[in-house]
Amino acid sequence: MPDKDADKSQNSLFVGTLSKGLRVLRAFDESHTSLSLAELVARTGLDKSAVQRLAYTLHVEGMLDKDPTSRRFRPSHAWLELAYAYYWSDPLIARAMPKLVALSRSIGETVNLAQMSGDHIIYALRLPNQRTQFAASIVGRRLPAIATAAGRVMLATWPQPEWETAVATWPIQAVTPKTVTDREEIRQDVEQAMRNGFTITANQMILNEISVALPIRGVDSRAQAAVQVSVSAHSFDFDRVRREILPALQDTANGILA
Amino acid sequence: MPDKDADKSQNSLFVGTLSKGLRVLRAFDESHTSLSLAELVARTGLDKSAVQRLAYTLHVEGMLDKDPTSRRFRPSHAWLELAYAYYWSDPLIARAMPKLVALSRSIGETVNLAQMSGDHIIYALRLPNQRTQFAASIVGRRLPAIATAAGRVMLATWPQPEWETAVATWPIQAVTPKTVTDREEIRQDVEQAMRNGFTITANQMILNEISVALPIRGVDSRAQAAVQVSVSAHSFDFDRVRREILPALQDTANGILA
DNA sequence: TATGCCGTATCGCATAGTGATACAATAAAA
DNA sequence: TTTTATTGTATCACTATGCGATACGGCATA
Repeated sequence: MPDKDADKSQNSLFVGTLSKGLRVLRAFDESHTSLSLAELVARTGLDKSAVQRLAYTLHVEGMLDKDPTSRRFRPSHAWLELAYAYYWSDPLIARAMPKLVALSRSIGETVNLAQMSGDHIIYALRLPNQRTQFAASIVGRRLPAIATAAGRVMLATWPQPEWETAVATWPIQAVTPKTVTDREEIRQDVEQAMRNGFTITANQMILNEISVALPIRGVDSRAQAAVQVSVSAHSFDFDRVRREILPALQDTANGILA
Repeated sequence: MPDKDADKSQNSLFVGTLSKGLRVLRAFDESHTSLSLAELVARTGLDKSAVQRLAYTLHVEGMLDKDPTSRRFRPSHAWLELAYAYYWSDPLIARAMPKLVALSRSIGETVNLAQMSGDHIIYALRLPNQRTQFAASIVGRRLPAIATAAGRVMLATWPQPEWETAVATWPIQAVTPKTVTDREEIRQDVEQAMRNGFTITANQMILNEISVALPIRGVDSRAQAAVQVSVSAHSFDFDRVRREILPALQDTANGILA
């Protein structure tokens, strides 16, 4: 029996053609919003004829739109339909939604639901306010977990050996000049989140933004999700966040318990 | 040369294996949130071995999660990542987002951005309030275009022969006992939307909900998107909607012009 | 306990998908 | 404007990938 994990393409269950098709889909991202055939070839590393066939099939199947004039491809509405199916499949989303909406309305700030996704977090629900940047308003964004308040409070609920390994090994990405990249400092923040049950960060993903997060624990006490609020550092400091945002956030997180 | 349009599977560019993989993905929807191998076989019509290979590949590629105990499959976070790429690819989203957020905050009601998608509309952005049902809070939902306020106001900006054909032939789905299914009545509503520049409906998709929508026209005056607000029929009637919601909605739509 | 169903694993086979290639169309450079 | 380069489209011979059939173990149901 072939080694299932050594090289997935050596496993006889693996369907290479489907894998290549997914590679074409994944060529599109925030910096590649529409792509020509040649660009798809470059970005996927596949042969030109293969890309022609795969892109044609994705287009016929409604996964890609093709501009008749420029002949460039771009994501279709079908990508939003997949998000729709995802939302129904994750019971936490339906439980969290009304509570996040209520919180967002009551405090007037940006509210997010983040989930652990490998060594990153992904934003599953985003309730922006008028200050929120576009990139921070849309679902599906992934950020390195240990660089974010949400990631750190989830890790803080894991067994210590696990979160310490995560802090020591997971990727760090400096997004602002003030992003903390010292792993010891991150470790201390996670440790403090263990004690406090929440964490507050500033300037990590967006300059002049303060972020406060609480974990949403599962039945085993281990969190795979967190609620998180962003506020402007021009209007808040850590003390004001603790007084004015944290109580409502704690009530919200408690009401969503997994 | 094969006839490109007669039967896509007879076209030599068409990749059947990729198409089958997409069929597996599409087996998941709001009523099928997790699926066993056998259920995937039933829902896709594919052979059991094929489904085993396709599902395995989608899992290895991170598109499906597989519960190790129940061995059921469900959508993964990758589906949200696709939505993220879609949002960047559609310039209207970035333009509309801050204006819809502002409108939502100022009137306190549910605000949506809908787009035409074949003979349906699809909700690309949704800013729910505390009353909003879950199904009306999440992106990616598709509804028959002519049954919705948003669909009708978009059609109202199309050349008359085109929208009349749409009204005569596109599918109708009765979602509530009060959903209008008479095509003549729908035609009159679209005609009125041509004159007024907006439409108001009640009880069509949700009982006791009033919906008001305005088109977002492109440079050719033809709308492929609309902004739409939902309010409770317990708190509003048509006159109150015209007085209190419509002016702000008109300002918002004007500020998003494509 | 027996039977049925489901998930997993394997195999021989044939066709589906491949990469190479040619050519038309378009873009870019001279 | 002309020439050259690049891109997109179309076709073909070939082979390896993916197929359906089948067997078997595990689990659920009767």
